[in-house]
Amino acid sequence: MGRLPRSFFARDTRLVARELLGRVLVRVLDDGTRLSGRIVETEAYCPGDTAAHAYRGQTARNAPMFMQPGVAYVYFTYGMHYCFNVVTEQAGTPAAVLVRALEPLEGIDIMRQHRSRNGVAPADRDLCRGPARLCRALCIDRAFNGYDMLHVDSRLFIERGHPVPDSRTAASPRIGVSGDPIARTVEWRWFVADSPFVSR
DNA sequence: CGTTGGATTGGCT
DNA sequence: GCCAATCCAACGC
Repeated sequence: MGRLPRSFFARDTRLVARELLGRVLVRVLDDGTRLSGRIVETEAYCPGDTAAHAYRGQTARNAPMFMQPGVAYVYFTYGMHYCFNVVTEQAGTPAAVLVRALEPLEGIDIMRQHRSRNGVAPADRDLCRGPARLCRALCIDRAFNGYDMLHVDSRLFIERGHPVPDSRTAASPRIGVSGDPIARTVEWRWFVADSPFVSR
């Protein structure tokens, strides 16, 4: 199935976050193995948003958020976790969508290996349930920070999948956002209402 | 240059 | 429900 074009990401971040539901995030390993999952939960981090990493201007860490749409922004947090975003809007406008959960589709055996602790794999519904969990399952780390997902030979990209109708979509405040009451309460998290693969 | 706390998770009470 | 794990960029002095 074809990939979403760069123009898809070059739009309002909230619209992109909402329309990413049902799309398929694909990671191609060095040996050609495809790992993929249906996007079931996203969050928008917009220009001027006090919860966004770029709120106080450009820094070494958030620089990818200022790059062209379709670039990956992968940040390291809590000393051990990676989180994956796709950059949105025009280059120079800092914005991105955090992908928070996937319904595993391809390469589930490999994902179980990546997510195993002491030789024990979590239940399939937990493999990609959470932003750091999906990064571990798909082997997404700092090597993909600032990576153009629309490059011809890209090993990380998003396919069209099947858009989710409004009737099966729900919104809520974002998870783990503290500080500014506006940023904490605005409903910029979207998820597939009846999916067991959604976090929290 | 020292301090702080984070777009989280897993394990334990 | 609570808290430690474990790095490091950002910010304040």
